[in-house]
Amino acid sequence: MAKDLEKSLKIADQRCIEQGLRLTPQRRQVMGLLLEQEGPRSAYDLLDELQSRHQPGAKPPTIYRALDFLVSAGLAHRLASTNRYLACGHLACDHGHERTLFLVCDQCGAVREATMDTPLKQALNRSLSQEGFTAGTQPMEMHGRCRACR
Amino acid sequence: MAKDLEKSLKIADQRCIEQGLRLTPQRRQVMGLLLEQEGPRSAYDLLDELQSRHQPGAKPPTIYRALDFLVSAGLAHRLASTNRYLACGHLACDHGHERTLFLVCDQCGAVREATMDTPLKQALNRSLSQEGFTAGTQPMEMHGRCRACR
DNA sequence: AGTCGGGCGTTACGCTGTAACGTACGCTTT
DNA sequence: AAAGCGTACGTTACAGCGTAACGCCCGACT
Ligand SMILES: [Zn+2]
Ligand SMILES: [Zn+2]
Ligand SMILES: [Zn+2]
Ligand SMILES: [Zn+2]
Repeated sequence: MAKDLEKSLKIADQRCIEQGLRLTPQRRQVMGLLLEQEGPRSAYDLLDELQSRHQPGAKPPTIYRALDFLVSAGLAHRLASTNRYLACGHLACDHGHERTLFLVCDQCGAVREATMDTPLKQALNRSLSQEGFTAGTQPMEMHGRCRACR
Repeated sequence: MAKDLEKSLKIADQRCIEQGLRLTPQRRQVMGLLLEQEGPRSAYDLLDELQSRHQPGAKPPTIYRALDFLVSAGLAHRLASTNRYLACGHLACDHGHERTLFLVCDQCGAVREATMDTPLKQALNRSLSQEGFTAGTQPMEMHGRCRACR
């Protein structure tokens, strides 16, 4: 598992280089914390972790800056409906996030980062263009029960 | 316009009666405030309105209780991604909200309460059942640019 | 009369996020 | 080398969002 962590961090390094961004030690620490988590975490949870593990004096802006960076770099995501953060579930496979759908289980908290298939994308695009609405980059979120919790 | 407000409030009364719920004067005042707004509002904005117009001594729990009631009664909605509330855009037409999609313009803030058409619902249902995910009642939200803002 | 539950007032608090300032450091330009 | 510049980061203070918990009132039911 620690092996996977290292590998994921290496990929994160690479992604930043490709985009001309700097994965500083602090940002890398936070990315590491996100990768260790089983589910999405609040910024303040992560701040506690960061304080106890790496930076005792860290304050809210510290964690928010790191998280904002990771999200904008595409390495992590923010769940707007629950104010939680999580590492991207598709770090290795290089597809984009134009039409990502987060399936959030309200019972166990698990999040599945699903990719819309072509028919779904087409149906959605048709509906949106009918409404004259241009979708942004912010992924959609759907709440419900996951397979394990039904 | 005040005529529309009265009419909408009458419908709200009726909806509550049908469901065995009580639209108390306080709740009705908040529903009125929501109906007057042009776009979604924060709970604290509405609290300010309520204080200046009806209840000078109102405190946060007052507005949150009213909003929670209105949302659970299906008369209003909460946008989870922006922490905003708005009156249901389909008070008059009696369709349910099983597959509602909120289109939120990030530029002007307008929200369109769209109803998914059959092909979209089908494509979505198929994707969800493939994932073994059972959707809850919380509507989806998509961010982007509305027709006017493109 | 007594009981019970819903609606509401009130206090206090916790969680989420940011503005605004200053400092340090690396890079470029002169 | 000196000056200027931009990015990252430390720090303080604050704004915005939401709720737990308690108690009171009042109407309905027995
Ligand atoms: Zn992702
Ligand atoms: Zn689950
Ligand atoms: Zn509605
Ligand atoms: Zn717009």
